[in-house]
Amino acid sequence: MREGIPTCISHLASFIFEVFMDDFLARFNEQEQQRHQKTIRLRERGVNPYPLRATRTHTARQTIDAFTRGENLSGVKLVGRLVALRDMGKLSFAHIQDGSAKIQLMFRKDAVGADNYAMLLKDFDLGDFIGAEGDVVRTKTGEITLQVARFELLAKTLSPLPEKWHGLKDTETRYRQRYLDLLSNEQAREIFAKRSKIVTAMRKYLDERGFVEVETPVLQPLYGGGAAEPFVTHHNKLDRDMYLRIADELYLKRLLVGGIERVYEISKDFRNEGIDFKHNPEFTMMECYQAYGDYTTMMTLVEELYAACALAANGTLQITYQGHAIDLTPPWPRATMRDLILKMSGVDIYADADLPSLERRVEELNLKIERQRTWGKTVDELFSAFVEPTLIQPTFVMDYPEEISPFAKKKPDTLRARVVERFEAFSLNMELGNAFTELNDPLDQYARFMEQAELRNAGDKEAHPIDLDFVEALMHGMPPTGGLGVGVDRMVMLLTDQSSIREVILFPQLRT
RNA sequence: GGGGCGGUAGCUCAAUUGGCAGAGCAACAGCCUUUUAAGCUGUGGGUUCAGGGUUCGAUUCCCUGCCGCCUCACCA
Repeated sequence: MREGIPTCISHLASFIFEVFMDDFLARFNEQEQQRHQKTIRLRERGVNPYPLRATRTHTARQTIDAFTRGENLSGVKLVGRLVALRDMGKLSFAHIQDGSAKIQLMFRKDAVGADNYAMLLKDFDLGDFIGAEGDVVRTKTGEITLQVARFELLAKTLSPLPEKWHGLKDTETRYRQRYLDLLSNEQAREIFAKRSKIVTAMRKYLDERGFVEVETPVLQPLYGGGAAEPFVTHHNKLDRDMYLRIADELYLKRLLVGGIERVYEISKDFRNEGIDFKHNPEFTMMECYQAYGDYTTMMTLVEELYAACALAANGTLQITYQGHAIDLTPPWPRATMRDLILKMSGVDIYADADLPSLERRVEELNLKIERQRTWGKTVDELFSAFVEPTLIQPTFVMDYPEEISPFAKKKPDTLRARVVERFEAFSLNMELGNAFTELNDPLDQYARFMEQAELRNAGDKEAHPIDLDFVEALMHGMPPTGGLGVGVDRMVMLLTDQSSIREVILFPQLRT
């Protein structure tokens, strides 16, 4: 009697399971129903549609390379996804795709046995993972082919895959079900393979120059290091709001105070802003800092870094981006923001070094730009409107307004203009990098925070919050330092010729 | 947030002025021992994004919503 209770419960459980399962199966489309029936048939004849293990002796690529070298290949075991099957009657050709390449298989009815041959044609589907063993031969048309002696199912696929010829085009499905994009579109696989090579090359470049890779907090009590709105989250036990980082800067510079002379981090930053073809709410940033360097040190570093990554991805420094030929060969041209703005708009920002006179000048010249709150933002607006679109080849733009650069050191000899040692590199309206001669004067840093606080009070949501903990770190002494930030996604876009950031992020943010 | 374009079979795409919702691939049943998007014969498959409206009749016209793309604005 006591034993009856668990039995009863287990019957109930299996009953509930079947109800849910029936409901689930009922939602299958025609082809999924058919494939499910095949799975049942396979089980009935003793074939496990999802065996625990697979063995292989060669990848497709290794097989093709070895055969091409003239090796005699027998007893080769290949695995992969069945992507094409051409039934000729007593003979069938198939292609399987593994992680390395596509390779043809030949199934002969007399070689594999009538029953097995019938099972292949009746119960195997495109998309299934299979394993096959046999000798490698060349067919009449010259294609390197595995002549199959034995084969097995490695994993049954229930849903049909996108069409072989056109692939998957629907952008929404491509992003939401990236696996379908990857398995049906060669180009998608190439982009992410290149992305991996680029990041590897970046690490190699930095590691070889003595930079130490570190990890700093993503979850922060106070965000900072850039001008952006953060994501806010909440820690329940501490009962306090926390922020997802918008930049790594302030933590990395604390490490310079701690004596790490060269440091970098490649990591996700999060910004609570609009989503478009060049902005994803989470994106990958590389930041690095070099003690006893300055922004000119970082210019050399960034152009070499791009060169190293371009070579790793494409084997060349001559790239094409959206129809424009770009030459990444160092050194890149350098120009001050002042000279570029003067040339393109006729405004000398050093002569009109405060907001009222700059606005008067803009009005005199009848320049159409949005009104800004500060001199620095107006300068930036002039730059964006008149200079940035003209920069096709990679160009260093040097010496930015202090008001939009709260962590960069002041530049001497700029007349009355408040300018700092900062550069951004631009090409085709893309920012390739952003670097400063880092501010290490704690009192100046405090003053900058106060200035940001005023902007904040005036309603600028992106003004930087005060970080006294960081000021305290600077009070303990930070060496003169050059610092650099590079948007990794943007770099990958440039080096893979993609116009949308969503093409270089595996799972980009879409509306939920 | 503004403007424009789009959402049709598992996938890629058609559908005339508002008049039976189609093709190729995939699937299913066959034929075929050297194919390469194999070929041939036959068959099945639709909440036309969702909801409402106009109409004898809506994939088509109108409204609302959802989603995507482009663009402008915002934004490193």
